[in-house]
Amino acid sequence: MNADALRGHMDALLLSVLEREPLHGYAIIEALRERSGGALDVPTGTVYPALRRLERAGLLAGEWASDGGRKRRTYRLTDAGREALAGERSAWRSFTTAIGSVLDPLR
Amino acid sequence: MNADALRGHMDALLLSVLEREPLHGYAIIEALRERSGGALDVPTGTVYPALRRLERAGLLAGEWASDGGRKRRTYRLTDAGREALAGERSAWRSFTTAIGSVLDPLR
DNA sequence: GCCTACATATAGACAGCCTACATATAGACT
DNA sequence: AGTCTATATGTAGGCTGTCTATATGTAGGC
Repeated sequence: MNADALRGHMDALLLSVLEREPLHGYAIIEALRERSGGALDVPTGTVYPALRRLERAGLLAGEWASDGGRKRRTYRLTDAGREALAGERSAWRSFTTAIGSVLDPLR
Repeated sequence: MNADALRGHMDALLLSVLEREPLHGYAIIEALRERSGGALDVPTGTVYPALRRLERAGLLAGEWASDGGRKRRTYRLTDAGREALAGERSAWRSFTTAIGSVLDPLR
């Protein structure tokens, strides 16, 4: 998976994977890998800053938790995040339609 | 259309629009707009450098022509460009499948 | 003369994804 | 006890390809 291709779609992926249940960063990376059948293997250096960015934007809310000695920061969708996700889904459909119409023109 | 979303897909768009016939930059921009039903309106500051980049990479061949006093640089796909287009199409399918499987689960 | 469409091009800003590194705990195996 | 792997978070700095803004010039309509 080319790195640049992911650009601008990371937010949608993160919001989407958090739609059903709150997860911490490491679990999000695994969820993305599983849901995509191994196609998406997003590095930590991408995910953690992105989560912070989405939290700053008010789309996610993060909270520290402890599992034994391990510290985890668990993120959940805010109401604004849920709205943003709907927008991202809509944008994704427009995007694929537009690119698809150029790449696979109707003969 | 968000600017970042296009990242990494510009090459595929340009190669694809040049698949049937050689075109010059301005005509490429119009072709993208038409084929996408108006969704893609790519600025000149994106297209011209991108065409040069693809030419440098050997995927396109450019040639100056004149229509009256107007100068045009017409680009055509090279053999390498045609191969690259096939790869871009394949990558596009993988990409949409991967993202789609995360964004629209249960299906 | 002025405006719009046609046509190409560059400089510089910006954003966000990446690599590489840094830190730390838990459990399995040797 | 030491090592390895998996778990878990995070930052610094680099890269690269988009964009905005600007520059230049022709052609044709009003």
